[in-house]
Amino acid sequence: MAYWLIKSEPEEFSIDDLRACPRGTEHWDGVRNYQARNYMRDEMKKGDQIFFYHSNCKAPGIVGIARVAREAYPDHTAFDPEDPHYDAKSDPQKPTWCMVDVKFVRTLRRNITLAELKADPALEGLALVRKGNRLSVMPVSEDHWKHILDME
DNA sequence: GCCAACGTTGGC
DNA sequence: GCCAACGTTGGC
Repeated sequence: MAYWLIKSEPEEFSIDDLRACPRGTEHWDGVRNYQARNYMRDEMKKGDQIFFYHSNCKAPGIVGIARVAREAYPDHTAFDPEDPHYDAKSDPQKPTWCMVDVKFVRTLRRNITLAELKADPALEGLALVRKGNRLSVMPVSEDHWKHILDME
């Protein structure tokens, strides 16, 4: 089993929004970064666990846990000119972008903030705290996963 | 709102 | 294939 972290702006789609979805499940569309796509397409497996991270907000941090409910399939929002993530270059016959389904597992008892994650020497190397990191989908090692749960 | 860091685009 | 310009991300 692999572990992941996905970012979302709570103003756009929060952990509570995910919980409120039917069966707590939603497709993770709109990823338009190749490295993030490759993680989803090539490595995310059903059942993998995911930290749900709130970005671009007052207290950025890890707020919940989800898991992969469906492995990668084409992101249809790339074909919709009305969609903010429309990509004219993505051919429906050979889609550029994909998405997975994620399912709500639980909220953390508290927000484990980015400031805390950065301050903890045990989390050195965690992709999230690397300088200039802008990936919206990234792997988390098992050691880091367990350590973060201990912090909770 | 500012701006550093980064990815993408496109001219050459 | 280089690299400057530009757009986006996201913390602060």
